[in-house]
Amino acid sequence: MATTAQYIPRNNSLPSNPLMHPDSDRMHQGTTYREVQKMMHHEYLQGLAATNTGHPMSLTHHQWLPTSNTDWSSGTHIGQQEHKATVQAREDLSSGFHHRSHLVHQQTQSTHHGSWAPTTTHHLSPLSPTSNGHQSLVYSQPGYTNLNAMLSPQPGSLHHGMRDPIHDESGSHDNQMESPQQAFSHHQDHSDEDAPSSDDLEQFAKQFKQRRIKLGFTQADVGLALGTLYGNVFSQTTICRFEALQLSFKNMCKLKPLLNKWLEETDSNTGSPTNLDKIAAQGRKRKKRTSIEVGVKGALENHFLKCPKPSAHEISSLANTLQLEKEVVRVWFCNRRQKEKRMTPIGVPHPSMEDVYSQAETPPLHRTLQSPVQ
DNA sequence: ATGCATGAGTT
DNA sequence: ACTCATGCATA
Repeated sequence: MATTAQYIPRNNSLPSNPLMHPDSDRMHQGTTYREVQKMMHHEYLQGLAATNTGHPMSLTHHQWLPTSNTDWSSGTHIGQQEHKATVQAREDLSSGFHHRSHLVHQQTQSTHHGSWAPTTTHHLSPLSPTSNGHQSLVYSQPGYTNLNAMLSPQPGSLHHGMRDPIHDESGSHDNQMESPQQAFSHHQDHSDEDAPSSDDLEQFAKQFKQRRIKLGFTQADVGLALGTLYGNVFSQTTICRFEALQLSFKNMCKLKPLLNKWLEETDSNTGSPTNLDKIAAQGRKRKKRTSIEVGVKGALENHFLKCPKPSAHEISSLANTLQLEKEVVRVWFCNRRQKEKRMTPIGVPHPSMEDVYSQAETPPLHRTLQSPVQ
C-alpha cells in the first residue's frame, strides 16, 4: 500500500500535424559552481553523504513501461486509487525546521549559448527591504523584433500554430568560466540581461504578475505566448514558479528577459485581438504520480535533515522501510534538494515587505496564500 | 499552486 | 548517480 505505482502512457493520439513539442532545447545550464554554497549552512557534514560505490555506467533512468495504455485517457483520470485517506494537506510540514533564511544563489556564470549571463550577484539579500522608490522593471531590450504574437485571454479564436525554430542570438560569445567567488569587476550594468539582483527579480516578478493579471492573461497564456514570440514554450507551472520566485536564481535570470519582453509587447498592444494557438502534446509515457503518505513524508523529511544526500544503499533501505520504490525515494530527495535551492525558502511565502523607511503606511502586498490570480 | 517525474548535461 | 530546468497531473 505504498501508493499508486501505476504507469500511464500519455495519450498517444497522433496529432496530424508534426508539431514539435516544446522542447526547450539548447538552453540548459552549464554551471560549475556546485556545492560551494550549501556547505556553509547547515548540517551537511553528517558524514556519509557521498558513499558512491562505483558507478555502473549509466542506466540512470529506466523506463516505466506502460503495459496498459488504454483508458485513463478517457477524458479524466481514472487513477484515483491513491485517495489513501491520508493525503497531505500541505507537504510543507517542513515549515517546522527548514528555513535557515538563506537564499542560496550561487549561480554566476554562463557557459555557453549565453545571452543571459548573470555575472555577479553572488550575494543576495533575502527579503531585504530594498528601499526602492522606483523600479525600472521594464527595460527595452535591443534585439528582438517580432510582431505581435500575443494571445488573447479569451478562448474563442485559435489556430495559428506556428512554432518556428527561432534561435536566439547564438552568435553571442560569453565570458569564460569564472568562479563564482571570483567577482569580476568588469561588467556594464544592463540592469536587464546582465545581472539582476535578487531584489530586482523579486520586484520584477511581482510587477509582472500584476500586469499579467491586469491584462487578463493566465499563466498558461504567457507560457504559450513566449513560445510564439521566441520559440520557447513554457508551461503554466514555470510561469507560476517564476512569479512566486520558486526557481533558482539562475533560472530566474534566464527567464526574466523573456517575460520582460513579453510584457513590453503586450503592453504596447493592449487590447489587440489576437489568436491563441495550441500545441499538441507529444506522446510519451510517464509514470503516474506517486502519492506519498504524510507519515512517510515526515519520515523522509527527517532523513533529509540528517542527510540530504543519502547513498544509494541508504536510499534502498529507506525505500524498503517505507515501502516505496527506490526510484521514488531517490527522486524525492532530488526534488527536496532542489527546493532548498529555490530563491524563496520553503515555508516562507513571500518576502516583499519594503522599505525600512516605512512611510505612512506600508503597502502590504504579500500574497501569502491564495491571491486572486487568474 | 505544487508534488512527483523526465531528461540533458555533469561530475 | 547527481544537478537543474521544466512540466504533467493533481490537490
